[in-house]
Amino acid sequence: MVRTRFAPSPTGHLHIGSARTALFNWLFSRHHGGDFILRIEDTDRVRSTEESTLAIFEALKWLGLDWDEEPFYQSQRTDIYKEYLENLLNQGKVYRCYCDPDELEEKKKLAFARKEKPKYDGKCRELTETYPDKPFVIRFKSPQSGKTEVDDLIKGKIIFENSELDDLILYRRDGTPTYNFVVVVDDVNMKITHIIRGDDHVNNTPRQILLYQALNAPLPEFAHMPLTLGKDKARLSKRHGATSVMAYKEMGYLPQAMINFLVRLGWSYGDQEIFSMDELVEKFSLENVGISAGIFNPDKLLWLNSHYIKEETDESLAGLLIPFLEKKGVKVDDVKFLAKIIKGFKERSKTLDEMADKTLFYFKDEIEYQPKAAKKFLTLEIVDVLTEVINRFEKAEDFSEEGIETIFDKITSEHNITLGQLAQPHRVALTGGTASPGIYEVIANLGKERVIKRLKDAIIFIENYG
RNA sequence: GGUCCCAUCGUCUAGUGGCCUAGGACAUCGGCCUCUCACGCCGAAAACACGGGUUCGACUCCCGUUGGGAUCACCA
Repeated sequence: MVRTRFAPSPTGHLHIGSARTALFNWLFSRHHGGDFILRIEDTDRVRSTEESTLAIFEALKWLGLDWDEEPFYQSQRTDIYKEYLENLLNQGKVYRCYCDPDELEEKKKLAFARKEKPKYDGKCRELTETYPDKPFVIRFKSPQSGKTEVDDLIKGKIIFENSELDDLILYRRDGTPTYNFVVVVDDVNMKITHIIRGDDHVNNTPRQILLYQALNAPLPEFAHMPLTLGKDKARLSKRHGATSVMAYKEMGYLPQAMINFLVRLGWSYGDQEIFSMDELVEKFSLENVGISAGIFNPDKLLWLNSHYIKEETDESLAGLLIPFLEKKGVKVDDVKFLAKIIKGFKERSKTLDEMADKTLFYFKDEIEYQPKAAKKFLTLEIVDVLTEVINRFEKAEDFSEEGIETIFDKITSEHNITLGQLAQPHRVALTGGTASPGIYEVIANLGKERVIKRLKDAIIFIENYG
């Protein structure tokens, strides 16, 4: 039974890179019909917040990554860690270290200055006496010779010299356990079979393997995925723009687009670009994960988003669009109408936010003309035509797109003008600008009453300013 | 600096020794379509970091150089 886990520390929003790690774990588990466990690594009590925990849940749900069992919280598992520590204590595999942290810090700096690797010197390693009144940390008695091999599912075999590793601290002087210890204990205790995580953990892996061995626990499989970098090839961070998954939701991205983008960053399946979630579960494998780091490419995400917007139904898009419209001051009370007008914007919008902006003219009482557009198309010469259109519209019984087209056809031939010459002034009068969905569609959706009012408003505008 | 990892178009990538005159996608640039803007379609430009080997034959294997990244906490 495959069991993977996603173990974020709740110190902020869900980062794009973390989401990708979660996705790969989730896909691997689901592909193998296994479990996907969520573990909140909140041992850093000052930086961890419940708000962040909730934000992480929300982001995972938005992405469609569901987890099995209740989430685990490391802060509630101190007894378990103690138990495992006892085990090590009894075996004599750990020891108390009374070294002064400031002194250690000094030594480290010195080592760096001498261009040597800063390593704990093992001063307390063979200490036999104990000092009950002195503060201490608990260190792992790491083997000083030999090699530790990591058989990485993505990177292949990586060999470390044990002499490179120092005696890492398992418990701090305040009596709380450290990361490398709790991770191993939890992964053992939760029977995690595959540890899929970021590249930045490879150097932790030999120490963790040594801990597994000390605990006499079976070793899981390791798979280290390449990191996501920013445009300047540095680790993706805020300076590269939004890094929070939910920020993308707020900018009008669809979760399918995010998933599809994230998975293709490092994973491929021949030349295929578009994958549904079901397809991913079916096709995902670690063998097809690349080994080199990838750069976050916002343009590709945007393209994927426009693709999924086109795939979405008008009705569901309408539902998704409402919050974006409300943010812009539009109260939507007719969702049917919204779904109807959306048709014209699906192929014109790359995000929901952009779509909301474009639909705005439908909801306005007064149209504000873009100065350039008004100057070019709302001119004195067009007033006669506009007036005639109003007359025809008033008498029109068929106000469907076809009916409107018939009227426009008549006018263009009678006045010997092109459709462009007729449509553009209408577009400006009706929408305020020169770009919109098809003019018949806009007129039909707006309805006779609003169209006539806007055309009349335009004539008044021309007479005053034209 | 030590250790570890990585290296195909600007970017994501296909490529697992001959199928490569290196394929696809995004972005870019042209054209077509057209009531505008888009969409769509067609086309162009664009890469195997470098140097040695191994081999009848290297993008593919090995070594080195260069470049990039990660990590070296009583953070996770």
